[in-house]
Amino acid sequence: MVYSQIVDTTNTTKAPRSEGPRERLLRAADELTYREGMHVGVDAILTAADVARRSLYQHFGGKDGLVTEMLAKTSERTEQLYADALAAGGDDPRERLRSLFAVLEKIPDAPGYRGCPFVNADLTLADPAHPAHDVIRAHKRRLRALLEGELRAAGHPDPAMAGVQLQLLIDGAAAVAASRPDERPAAAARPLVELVISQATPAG
Amino acid sequence: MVYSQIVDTTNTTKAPRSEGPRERLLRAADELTYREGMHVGVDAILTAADVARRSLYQHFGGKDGLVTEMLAKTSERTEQLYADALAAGGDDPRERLRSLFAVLEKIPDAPGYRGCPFVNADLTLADPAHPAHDVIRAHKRRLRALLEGELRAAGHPDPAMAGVQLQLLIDGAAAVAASRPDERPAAAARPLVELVISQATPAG
DNA sequence: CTATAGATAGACCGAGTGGTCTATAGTCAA
DNA sequence: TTGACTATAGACCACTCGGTCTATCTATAG
Repeated sequence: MVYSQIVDTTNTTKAPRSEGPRERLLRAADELTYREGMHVGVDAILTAADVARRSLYQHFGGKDGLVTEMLAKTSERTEQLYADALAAGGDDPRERLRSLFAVLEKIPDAPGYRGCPFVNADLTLADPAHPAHDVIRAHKRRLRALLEGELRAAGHPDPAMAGVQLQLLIDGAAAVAASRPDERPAAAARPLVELVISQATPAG
Repeated sequence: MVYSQIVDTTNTTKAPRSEGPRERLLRAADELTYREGMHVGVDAILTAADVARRSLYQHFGGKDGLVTEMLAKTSERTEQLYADALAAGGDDPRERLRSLFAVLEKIPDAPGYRGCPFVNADLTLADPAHPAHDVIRAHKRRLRALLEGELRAAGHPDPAMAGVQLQLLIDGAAAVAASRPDERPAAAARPLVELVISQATPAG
């Protein structure tokens, strides 16, 4: 039984025809899978992308290929965002991390926020052999390595564990923010993040 | 496309016939929805429960009713587990919390661990009006209230925020443990948990 | 011009979905 | 025994899903 109408084809913003079918499909898959979940139908994606059914299978081989490649693209964009945020913090690794988390803190406040798209996809895709799982795991590992690198540069005594701690705070805050945003988990996470960062005493 | 065979009706353990159909359905739904995800078919649940189709609709009105009631039961069991773990810690609220987290830490090590069943269900059930969402949110709020109560009793300066912090560490560790257990997030979370607890200075 | 490749439109398919229905068997109280 | 209730077995239905297929259109290269 469906309790609410999820797909509203009326208000669906069609991708500009200037892009090719491939780009339009990736964009539509990104929007729809995040908003409605990974179980949106192929038809809904095709309608939103304003693309012929055949083009999807020509370019991506199927729905799984499309969402996997879409997640890979999202991964690239996300990591670029992180790199930029770190760079904005200057040279001190602790300041770079603070700059990163200042950016991360704002993300859940965006309208339509539904949690980390990678965690959501990972938990939603029931089949453990779905190729997207590898993409997701690789992305999370790169993010952890990024954090670990900064912590090591900052002189943290246990950068590997601290990297997991920061990762865990990010994913935990995202999960809580998605279902109970009124608890303001990002604000609650801040002091813990600061603690982990400040444990990295420079040249200690 | 299915990359791996998920449902293995051969090895499915049938519930003992001593219980009534209602209990068998709840038990089968619990096992299957956690192992295979919330999208297991009604047929698979019926087969595992060894129950007639009609009994499901007689007792629960449909699949949604079944999984909602199953989550409510799981919520009860979980909260009882937490209450027992707290009680095992004695009278000092900080020791009670340490006792609780000692129990929580071991959970991801269990074979077949797939993350928090409530978070998973929350993310998997695409329809935001599904009745299970209310059950899940209520469960998480009770858990947070439980943590907050202990923190308040321990004299924590900001028990509300600290409660969110502990909740966030739990959910974050569960999410990471589900997809990258080798990172041992529970162990990484421990020092942060201890920090939050130790901030509650008795009668400070 | 034609030839080729890419895109569109949409019918179509098999499989699987949740849910309804009829018929039958067992169980326990009056 | 009868009657009411519950459970079982399984056919059946409308619908949705991802995916394939044919036919047509369009744009660009030669």
